[in-house]
Amino acid sequence: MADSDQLPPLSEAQFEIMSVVWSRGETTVGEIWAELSQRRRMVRNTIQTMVVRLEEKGWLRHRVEGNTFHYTATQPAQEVRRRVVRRMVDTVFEGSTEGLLLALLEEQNLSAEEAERIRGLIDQATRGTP
Amino acid sequence: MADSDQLPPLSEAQFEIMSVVWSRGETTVGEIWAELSQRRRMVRNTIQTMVVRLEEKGWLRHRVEGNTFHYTATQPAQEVRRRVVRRMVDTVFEGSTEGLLLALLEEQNLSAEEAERIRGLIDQATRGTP
DNA sequence: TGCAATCACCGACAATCGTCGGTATGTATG
DNA sequence: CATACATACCGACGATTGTCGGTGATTGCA
Repeated sequence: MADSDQLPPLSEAQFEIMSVVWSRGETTVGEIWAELSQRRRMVRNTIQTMVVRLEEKGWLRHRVEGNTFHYTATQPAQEVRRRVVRRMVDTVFEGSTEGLLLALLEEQNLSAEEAERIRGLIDQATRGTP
Repeated sequence: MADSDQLPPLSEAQFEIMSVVWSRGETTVGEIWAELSQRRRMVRNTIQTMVVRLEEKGWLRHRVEGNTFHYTATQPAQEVRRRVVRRMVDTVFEGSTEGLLLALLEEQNLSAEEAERIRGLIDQATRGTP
C-alpha cells in the first residue's frame, strides 16, 4: 500500500544500514559507520556511498544541520520487514507460509517458553479473524 | 554442516530456477524454461546462462544424455531453505526469531484452521525439547 | 534430402553492489 | 595561526546479475 512498492529491494548490506537508521530514528553517516564497523571492517566512505545511493533510491531522506546530514528512513521498518517476509514466502517457499513456519521451527528447537509465547502470538493473530 | 556454507547466496531469480530443479528432481534447461516462462516472459538463453553459472558455482551438477544435459541440485532444498531463513532472521530481524514470526502472523491474517495446523506444528517441534 | 526445432556454447551488454581513494571544506584544538 | 579531524562530494574498480543475440551441432519430421 505504501510506496515501498516502487522502491527496489534492499540487499543484505543495505539492510544493515537501514537497520541502524531504524533503530536510531535519525542518524548520520558517522554514527552508522561507528556502529557497523564494529562488526565488519570497512572504511567510512563505503557507508557514505551506500547511504547516498539509498537516498537516491528513496529509502532515506536527510536534513542538514551545520555541515552534517541527518538521515531518516522514508519507510517504516515494520512494513518493510513484512514485505520482505512476504517475498521470501513467495520465492523461497513457493507461497507456502506453513513452509516457512516449518523451516523456522525446525531450525530453532524451541524452548517450552518460546513455544508458549508463540502460541500467545497465534491466539492474538487469530482473534478477530474467525 | 553441508558445504552450502561455501556456496554464494542465491538471488531471487536463481532461487526460482533451483526451485524447479528441486521440484522435478532432475531436469533440463528446456524444462526449466518451459515452466518459468509461463510466469515471466524470458528467452531460453537467459535460463541457459543462469543454469551454467549455477553449476560453475556449485549449486547444480549435470549428467549428459545424448546431446542434452540433465541437471540436479547438489544441495538439499530443505537445508538451503533453512539457511535462508536463518540468514533472514539475522539480517532483517536482528536475530529475533520471534520478530520474523510476528511479521509473518501480522501479514497473514490466519484462518482458524491454519492457526490450528500451526499449533500442531509447534507442538510437534516442542516435543522432545522440554 | 532438406527444413525446422532443440540444444549447448560464446560473447556481450547495462545495471547494480560493495569497496575504496582522493579532494575540498569546514570545525576544533594545540 | 597551523594542524588534525570530520564531513560531503566525485570518481573509480572489479564482481555479479539478469538479459539476450549469434553460431554451430544434432535430431526429428515432412
